[in-house]
Amino acid sequence: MSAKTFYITTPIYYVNGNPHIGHAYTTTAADAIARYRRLEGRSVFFLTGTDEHGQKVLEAADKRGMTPKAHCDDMVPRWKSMMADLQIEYDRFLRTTDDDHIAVVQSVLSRLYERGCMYLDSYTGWYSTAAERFWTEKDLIDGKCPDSGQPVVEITEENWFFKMSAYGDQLRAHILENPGFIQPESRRNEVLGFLDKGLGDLCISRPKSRMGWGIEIPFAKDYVTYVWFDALLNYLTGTGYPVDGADGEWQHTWPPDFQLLGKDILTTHAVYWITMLLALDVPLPKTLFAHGWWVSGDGEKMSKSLGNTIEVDTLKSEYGLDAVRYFLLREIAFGADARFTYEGFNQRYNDDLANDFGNLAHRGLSMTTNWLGGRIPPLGERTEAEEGLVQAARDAIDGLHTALETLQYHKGLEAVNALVRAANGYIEQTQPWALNKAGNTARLQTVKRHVLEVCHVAAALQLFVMPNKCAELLGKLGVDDATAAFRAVRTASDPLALLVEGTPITLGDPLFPRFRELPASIQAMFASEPEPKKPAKKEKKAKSAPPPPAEIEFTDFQKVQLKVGRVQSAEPHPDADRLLVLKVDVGEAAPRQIVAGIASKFAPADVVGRTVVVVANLKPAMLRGVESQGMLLAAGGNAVVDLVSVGAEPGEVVR
RNA sequence: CGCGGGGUGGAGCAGCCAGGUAGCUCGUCGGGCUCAUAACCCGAAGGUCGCAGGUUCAAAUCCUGUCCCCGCAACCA
Repeated sequence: MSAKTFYITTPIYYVNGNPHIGHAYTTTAADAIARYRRLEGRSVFFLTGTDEHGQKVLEAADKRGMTPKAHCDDMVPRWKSMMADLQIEYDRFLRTTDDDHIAVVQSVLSRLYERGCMYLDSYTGWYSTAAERFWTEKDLIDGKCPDSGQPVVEITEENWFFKMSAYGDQLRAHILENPGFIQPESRRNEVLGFLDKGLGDLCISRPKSRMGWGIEIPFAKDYVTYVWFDALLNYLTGTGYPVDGADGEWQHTWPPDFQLLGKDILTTHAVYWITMLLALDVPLPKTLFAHGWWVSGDGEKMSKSLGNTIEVDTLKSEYGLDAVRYFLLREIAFGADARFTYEGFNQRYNDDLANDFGNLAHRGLSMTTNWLGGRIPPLGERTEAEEGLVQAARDAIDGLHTALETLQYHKGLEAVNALVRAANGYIEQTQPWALNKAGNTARLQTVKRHVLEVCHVAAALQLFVMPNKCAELLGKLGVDDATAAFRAVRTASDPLALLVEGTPITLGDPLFPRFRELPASIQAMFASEPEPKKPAKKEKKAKSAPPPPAEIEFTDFQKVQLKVGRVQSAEPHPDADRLLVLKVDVGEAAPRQIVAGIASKFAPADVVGRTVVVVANLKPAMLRGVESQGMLLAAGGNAVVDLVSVGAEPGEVVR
């Protein structure tokens, strides 16, 4: 049978912001496996793209004073250039504003409508434009949107619903019968848990009157379709899925072998998307793989406001793209979260690439050049040492292959590195320098040949991650066709007998120059931070300072009325762990009731009697049901460190 | 009892589902080598596998309880 095209997808990326490390990571992972399958000779279809409809895109466009489409047209090149920078070789970059996609979405909507999967229902709820969703009464905090804190409005409107609930049992059965369907396993359990709570129907329409930026629903022209319903179908559009859904060419590609997702969009894919496919009666993807995130060195989530983002461009310009790709896939257990530090990056680079792989290549090439005339030497007779090395090579080839079956990049690369280590050990064991001195040329040739063969194998195997450096190394070994080299390595019964005797080799510079310390440009990123010691291993990751807030006028500051107060009493908030309810004497007739988020640091008894500084003219607010008539000044960013105390009497003005 | 993840030598992890001498990478210490990018190789030290019970011939692994940490959610006015 003719092999089905290997089909892998990334999520399509929402264009309300710029690309960041998370996008780079997912896309690189997809690219790597796509390259691996191509190297194997499989036909591959790798789909990525952008998700361009919906409220948030509309808002982002409004903010820039552009039409949504113009905004998207402006954003797309940024994503494409991010991918170009990472040497992502996708087969299609799909935009949800592409004509063929719109046609597919509309045809799917119509078909599901005709099949009776859609119904109209009236719905009343509290709508938050900021969060672009409805909330129930009890969701609301203080009468406002719990997500954004923005006001909500009560809206009654008719909307179209997809009968998602009808497919809950079928979905659950499929997940139970196919253990590998959702990976990693913890995510699978999460989805099963979600299904246990019962599956509702999915609202798939938005009235144009409220939000018009989307794909029009063919049977309800006053509506556009919900952005997720639109976006998920891109995976189908990408295959060339015809509007009538008829059998055809697209089925050579469909279903996806892997769909990569971030763990944040697990439900939309594992539930919405899969039930949509069930309703359409289209075969399901083989595997949904939810990967983890990079988090900063101190365990905090990456975000721009925290100033702890990973600067891919900087890493790339210092270490080279291949090293960045290698790190992304090697350092993290695919599926889990991992911490990122620049020190960690530097160490991984030095250990694996400079000291092990790069150094092995250099010492092999160097000795061959200096002692054997710079040509691939004959294989000669093998001893136990060479047989052991051959076995190590086979283990690496198999280990990589097996690991990649389940996208365990880190294990696969580790398997290759084990071979590199084995070869370094082999050199110690055979002592080619001694052979050279003793004039034992035959044995020396055999040893060097095997070292170079290992370099050949390691380079070929890692082409899918480090296409440039590995091709460069192969070139130094006199091998021009990298793809052919990979296939030879993959299929040879003897993977250490593939180089061509007599071929000239090139020494050149080391592949991965070692960094004794962090590059200056990276150190400079932390220059604002006092550095008590060298940026050695364990130092708490320094955060680059967040951008300073905009300057304010003195008159702005004058608006803030600060007063000295004394805490008269304090008790835990009845309904909140982290809040204390204080009575504070600020020299007024009655003490102020102030709710403060300091319970994580202070017990009520700790603060009674303390002098504090109070923002006296802050508008009162309800905090978890208790009114707060002011605010205490405290030191500390995310976590409270201490309260501000002064030696003055209550009621004294602070300025 | 909001949901979820986790506590294994100095650091980061594997092992747990299918109980049977605690493994890997880095770091540390000692040694070796000198071809190589002050790289490489060998060896050693270092762990009551959070704690307490239970099951078992045998528990990091299974069961119960408990403490702690981290995400998410929420409650930093």
